[in-house]
Amino acid sequence: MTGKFCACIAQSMQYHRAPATTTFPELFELFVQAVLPQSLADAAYLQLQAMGRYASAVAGGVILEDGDQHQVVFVAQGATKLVAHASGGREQVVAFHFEGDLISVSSRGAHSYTLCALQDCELVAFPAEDFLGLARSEPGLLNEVLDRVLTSLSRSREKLITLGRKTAQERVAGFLVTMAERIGTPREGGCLLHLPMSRRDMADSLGLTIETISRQLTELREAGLIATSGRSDVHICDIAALEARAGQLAAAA
Amino acid sequence: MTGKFCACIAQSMQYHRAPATTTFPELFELFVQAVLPQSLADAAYLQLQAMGRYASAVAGGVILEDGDQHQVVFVAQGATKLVAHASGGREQVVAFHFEGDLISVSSRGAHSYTLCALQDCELVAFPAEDFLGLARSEPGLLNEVLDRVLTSLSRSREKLITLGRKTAQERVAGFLVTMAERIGTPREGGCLLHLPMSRRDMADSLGLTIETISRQLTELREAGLIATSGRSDVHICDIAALEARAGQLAAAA
DNA sequence: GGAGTTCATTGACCAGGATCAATGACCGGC
DNA sequence: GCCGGTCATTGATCCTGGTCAATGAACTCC
Repeated sequence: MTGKFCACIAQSMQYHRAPATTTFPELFELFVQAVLPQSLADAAYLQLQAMGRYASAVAGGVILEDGDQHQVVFVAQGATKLVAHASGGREQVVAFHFEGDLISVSSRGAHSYTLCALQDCELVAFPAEDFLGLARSEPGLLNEVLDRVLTSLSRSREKLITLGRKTAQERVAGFLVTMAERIGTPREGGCLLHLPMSRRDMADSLGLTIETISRQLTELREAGLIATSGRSDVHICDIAALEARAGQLAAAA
Repeated sequence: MTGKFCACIAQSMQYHRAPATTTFPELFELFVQAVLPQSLADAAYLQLQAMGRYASAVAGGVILEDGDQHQVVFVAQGATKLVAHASGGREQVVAFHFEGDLISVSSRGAHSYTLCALQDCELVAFPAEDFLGLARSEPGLLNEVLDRVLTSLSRSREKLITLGRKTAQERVAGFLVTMAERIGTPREGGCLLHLPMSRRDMADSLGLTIETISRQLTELREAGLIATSGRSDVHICDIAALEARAGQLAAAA
């Protein structure tokens, strides 16, 4: 699962995209390519096209809030965070999403959630009930959805280990490794990372403070494992060493 | 210290289970009642019956390990924990399961998982591929599975908030509230709770140490919110107050 | 390209929970 | 019922990461 990155994933990172001149059919086509099974019946395809709505959000904007109709959202372009709100203004980023991801926020718990855009985003949104209703009669689609939800569950559980049992250094190193796998670009034996999220987002994702994030990044930089440039560019020089710090630091025994 | 509160909880709790004389058909029937949709075709029913295997585990025993064939497991009786292993012997309990729950462990991450019995368990296990393959042609079943996976995802995300942003007191109070909802018995305006897990399991679930769990329980007891008896019986006297402590303690501002 | 604002870094200090250590309760086996 | 091991509780101390505060870098807007 770790080790050899990106080659397949990286849609060469363009820094700050052109204004959204994309049309709905173009976005929908991206959705079709990324999500729909080959086998899908034409009728279902048309139904999906009819129920899908184009949506866009500027960086920092809210895409979905707690009271909203339950939606299934496809990220055609951009990046988002799913934030849970605890009392006292505390926030926990529960997941990040990037191009090609399918998001379903089913809030059955005691906390409220908000889906926010990290960058300018282009999205296709479906009313969840209609979407799943259709999927119910299209096993191929339902299966694809199940698979993606299982991936989300798996990611969420990996995050539980991080938040429950890892040190600040392990969390930050692990975060960089995960991001490298998801949105990194191979470069000179290392990996180039353009992080779409702020230090605060990282902190809220890792259960730390921005100060601790900053200190840990400094430490990794001084250890020669990463190099930084500006606020959001990170060059990972030694991925193996970073992976070691992500899980083994306190291993010793 | 604990002694004086014992009076609150009479010895009304039955200490457990008759030996497992249950037959596979009986267990399978429980599975059918709990999981299968009404609409399921007879053929599918028979196929499920054929692929399901009876399994049992004694308290503390391992049900599934990392290297095992990927299974879907139905808990007919007993309780289980799903544990993730981090380096240095650190463990994180990722989920608890009780009677009627359906478990799917799809480990796509960097850590290994073990499914363990907390009590003597009776289970029905299906090879995941066969099960999902059948479900693919039975939308009703696939939909039920999706629904349960979404519930797992939701629980996992609620847990992320707990581990990322809550204090020890909030975690323990929240844990008791959640357990009360899942396995509590209403009693005298409060709720009686027989916890099948040890302090260590609670600690590994909440990202704390057993000492901290113990101190927090003591504090809640001294505040009159709970009464304890023995190692595993807890009487929740004031659920509302406990809920308040679960989320609002640091609210103030 | 300079001013202003937001965001990140660094430092000093503090506290919540971990760790280490000892005692005590619970429960299972005879 | 007593004995032994395991598990839970309590106390003393330590340390990681949080908090508060100040400086500095980076991006935005004209």
